Amino acid sequence: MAKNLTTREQDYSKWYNELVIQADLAENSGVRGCMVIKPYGYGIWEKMQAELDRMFKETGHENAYFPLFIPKSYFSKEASHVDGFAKECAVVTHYRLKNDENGKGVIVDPDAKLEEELIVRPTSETIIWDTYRKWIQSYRDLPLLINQWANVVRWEMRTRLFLRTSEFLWQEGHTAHATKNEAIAEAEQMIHVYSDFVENYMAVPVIIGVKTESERFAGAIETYCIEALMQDGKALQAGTSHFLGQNFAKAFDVKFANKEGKQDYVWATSWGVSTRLMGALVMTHSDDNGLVLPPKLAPIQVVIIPIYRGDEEFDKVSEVALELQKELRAKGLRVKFDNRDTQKPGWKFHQYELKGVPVRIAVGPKDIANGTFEVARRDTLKKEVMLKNEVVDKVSGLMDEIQKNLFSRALDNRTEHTTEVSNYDEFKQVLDTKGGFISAHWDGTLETEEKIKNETKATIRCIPSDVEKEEGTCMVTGKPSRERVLFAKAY
RNA sequence: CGGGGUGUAGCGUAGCCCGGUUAUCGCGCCACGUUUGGGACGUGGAGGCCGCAGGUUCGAAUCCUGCCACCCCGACCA
Repeated sequence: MAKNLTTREQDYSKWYNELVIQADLAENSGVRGCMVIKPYGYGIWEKMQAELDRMFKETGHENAYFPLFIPKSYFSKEASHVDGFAKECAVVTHYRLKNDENGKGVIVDPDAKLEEELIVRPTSETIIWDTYRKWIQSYRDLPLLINQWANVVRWEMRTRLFLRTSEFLWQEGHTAHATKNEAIAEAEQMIHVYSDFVENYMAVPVIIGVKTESERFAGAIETYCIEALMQDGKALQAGTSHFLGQNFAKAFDVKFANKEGKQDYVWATSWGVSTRLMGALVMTHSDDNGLVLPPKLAPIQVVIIPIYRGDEEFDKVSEVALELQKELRAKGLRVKFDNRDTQKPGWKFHQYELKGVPVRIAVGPKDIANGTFEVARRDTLKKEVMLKNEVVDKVSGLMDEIQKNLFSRALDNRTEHTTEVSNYDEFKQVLDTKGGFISAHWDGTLETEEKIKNETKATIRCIPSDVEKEEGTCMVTGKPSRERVLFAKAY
């Protein structure tokens, strides 16, 4: 374990890479662009999964599982979909290896070429809609509300742990509806489920909005998104929910008999969040001492560290610590008593700080004599001595307090780094000096959006949904604008 | 995929230009002892296909070719 973490000030990107590795979340593997998610990192992901899964089920969805492989022909059925993903697909062409005749190792058996190549799914719309054709005949079969937890592969040029990996874990919801309005309502509902989760569990504030045409999902009519702002002033797309219209139903011929007895194509949505959320979590809250985790997602919420000399003291301290652990667990907290004799207290303090455990409690002979505990919170790094009879209530109260503090700290950062500008010069200046979200007027054309992107690298992150519309003139062309949109440099 | 860089013990590194005894140092690891309220110290010890595969040579970590991976900059990124 390296002792020093690069600071955010020195090199934000390096800080992130080092932190993910040092906090034991994940590491690079021998496979290009693919990561190994380590137990601690996976533990956080499991917490995320559990909450999201619960929320999906509460909104009427069921889980299912579809194949990893998609026949190539399925892919070509929806034209814009193939445009969006073709360049980053891994393709299976053979099904057998054999021993190399002139030497060592194995080679691909040229005789084992597949009749039709299989695509490793970059997303599952095609295979799912091909299946839905068989499941849907009548309006009585609708709505069909399915989610799957899966891995997908997108052959990215440049990868970064969690933020962009060739293989990643995610969930993808795929729903089918009888009417357009119902499908739109579903897509909107799910983006709100995402924002609820990201804000209330991850403590990461997000802006809800819709994507511009150029940023839209391949095959979607409308893409709803949540955008978060990282500490370095760059935006991160945290989740998307798509209204797909009848595009996939038409491509895969999924029709149903409506109440009037007429055949109609079904209306679709799809929505997803991925292990990228782990990156958002790390980059939003963590500091130069390491990870900072929101209590609701921390695998360990409270760690108890014993301080002692000799076996006799250890036994006494252990007794008190175990009692405290029991009481805290009775309050529903995830508590670890780290009674390892192989590491010293100071080492443990640093270790759990690096891993972002929200609350640390130290207990030693002095505490036993005084009837106290030393309680340190990770978010503020402040220590407080608490009396034995108050510690359980106070610590469980801290969970809520830390959760709220992390959110408000992140929200303050976003507020500070959100700027309204009135002209293009100001826009460029803010982008260069301050970064963050920039709210500006845009004429709604692809050309202007493209020009801004080429000249500044900033993209339109979204057209925010929950704000009052304000008319104005485009900062670039001076043409009329119906509303402000949100620009930023993005991950 | 283009430009640049890197790959030597679990991690970080010296050596490479200019080939030649047993590959350097620190952290970590193991044993024993002393320690334990913010990353302990001493003594002893283990650990190496020098990224992989070929080639040149009496001899390769070092020179040449190919490949793989990682980092930085670009392009790409629903």
